[in-house]
Amino acid sequence: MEEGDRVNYWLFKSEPDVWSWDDQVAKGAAGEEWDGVRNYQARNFMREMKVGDLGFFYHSNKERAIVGIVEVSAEAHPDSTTDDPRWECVDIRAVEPLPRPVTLEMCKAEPRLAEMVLVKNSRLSVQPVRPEEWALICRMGGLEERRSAAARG
DNA sequence: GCCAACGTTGGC
DNA sequence: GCCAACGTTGGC
Repeated sequence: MEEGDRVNYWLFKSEPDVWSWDDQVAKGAAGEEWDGVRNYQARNFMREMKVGDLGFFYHSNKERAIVGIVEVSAEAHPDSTTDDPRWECVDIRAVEPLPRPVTLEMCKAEPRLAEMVLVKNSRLSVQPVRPEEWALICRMGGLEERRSAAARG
């Protein structure tokens, strides 16, 4: 990745009963389509993603926690689960789990995360994460801030 | 299991 | 193009 070609950060929500972190890990380095999104805002964010962008993997519903880090492995392409040409998705692959999951409760209790989309708009399933939010949550989860494999060179 | 928040649909 | 009705998501 070229100097100045900034890595962007995202968050992907999933109901663990439907598609869990373990399911994602099982797909290995090839990754898997983040399909099934039927929301324009979420789709538009996926269209902005580039290979090497990083994301948090969030378990919604019962668990309500960020559990791992993923990397975009393919840019937006038609969603194979529908013939409707409006819907596109990226592919993502698991990078590593968070040593300590960061719960929604922890995010809500942290003033520096008050503006986070996860905190402010609970309905959006694919969302951007600010670099400072990314770094903070990585630390809260017991990780040094991650850079993409491409950015490390 | 309830319901608030939000997005989408469709009648006008 | 407005907005009421409806469906869905996801926190609680």
